Amino acid sequence: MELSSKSEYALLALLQLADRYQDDEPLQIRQIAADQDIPDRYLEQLLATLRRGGLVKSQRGAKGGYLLARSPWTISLLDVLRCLEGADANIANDGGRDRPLESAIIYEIWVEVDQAANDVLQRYTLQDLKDRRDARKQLDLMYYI
Amino acid sequence: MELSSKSEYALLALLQLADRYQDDEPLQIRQIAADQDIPDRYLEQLLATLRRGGLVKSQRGAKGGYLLARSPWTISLLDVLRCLEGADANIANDGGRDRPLESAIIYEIWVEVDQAANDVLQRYTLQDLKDRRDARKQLDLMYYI
DNA sequence: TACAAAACCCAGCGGAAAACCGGGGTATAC
DNA sequence: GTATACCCCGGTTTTCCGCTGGGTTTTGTA
Repeated sequence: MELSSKSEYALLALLQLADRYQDDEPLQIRQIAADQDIPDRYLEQLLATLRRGGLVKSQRGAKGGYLLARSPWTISLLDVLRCLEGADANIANDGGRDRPLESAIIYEIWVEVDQAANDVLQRYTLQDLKDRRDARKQLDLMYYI
Repeated sequence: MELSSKSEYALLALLQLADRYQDDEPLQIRQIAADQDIPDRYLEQLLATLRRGGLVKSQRGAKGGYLLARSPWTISLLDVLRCLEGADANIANDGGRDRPLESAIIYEIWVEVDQAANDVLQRYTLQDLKDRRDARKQLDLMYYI
């Protein structure tokens, strides 16, 4: 499983949005892009996709920006990936029919493979990422002292 | 996890080679390419890679061709994929160092994800594919009657 | 009401990787 | 010694990913 820039960018952005989930002041694309070092026009597209996917909501106009649409506990990494990577239409429109038997077998295995991958991705939420990061941050601090 | 044409072609070819593993008559590229409907010059490259990876051995000259280098029970799908997909140098040369903390966390999750995927791939051997296909073939036959 | 700040939408471009030839060389069975 | 196959290596095509630009619409604020 490849970690695309797209996915990484989106996760970084969502993580930052998760950080200020309680106070609902929106966060601007520019701001996130600058903080996370992501090309802003590209990030714009990603956030648009996430919005259409219902993971994020936006406020237009001055003082606008983006907010997480639901709580960080309810957004799994699988949700994010599915939203980004083309709603995995690959599996949807091609259920593995009309293949020679050998290919069908191989295809089945692959279904099993990314089932396994998805299981892992489903276990982690944005909150989990946040917690893990904060724990790590504390640890690094302790070593520093 | 994406199933590339490369991987599928290779697995189809190996499966066919596995079919005649006991009688060690080599099988020609042309033959395999025709049977499995694979571009032959491309398949040639793949078989060369598999040979360098020790999964397959070749016999040059007239009446030459390819044979499986070891028994179908000892070749896992992971072996095949690792051989093809560039010896996963991606993880090798970049151990995840020097990332901002957030990226490092995400990276860790991804390691876990493709660990899960690899576990599945390691569980299946060429023989497993063969068995599964044969079983399916029998089943289809029964329904037909 | 004007203006500025933001999201929105769409379209395209550039480079890299994947998929796919082609040509000439080399070993080997007959 | 010749036909048959693999071998090597480079080039081409096609596809996709990351990224950029131009112009529109919405909204807060002076």
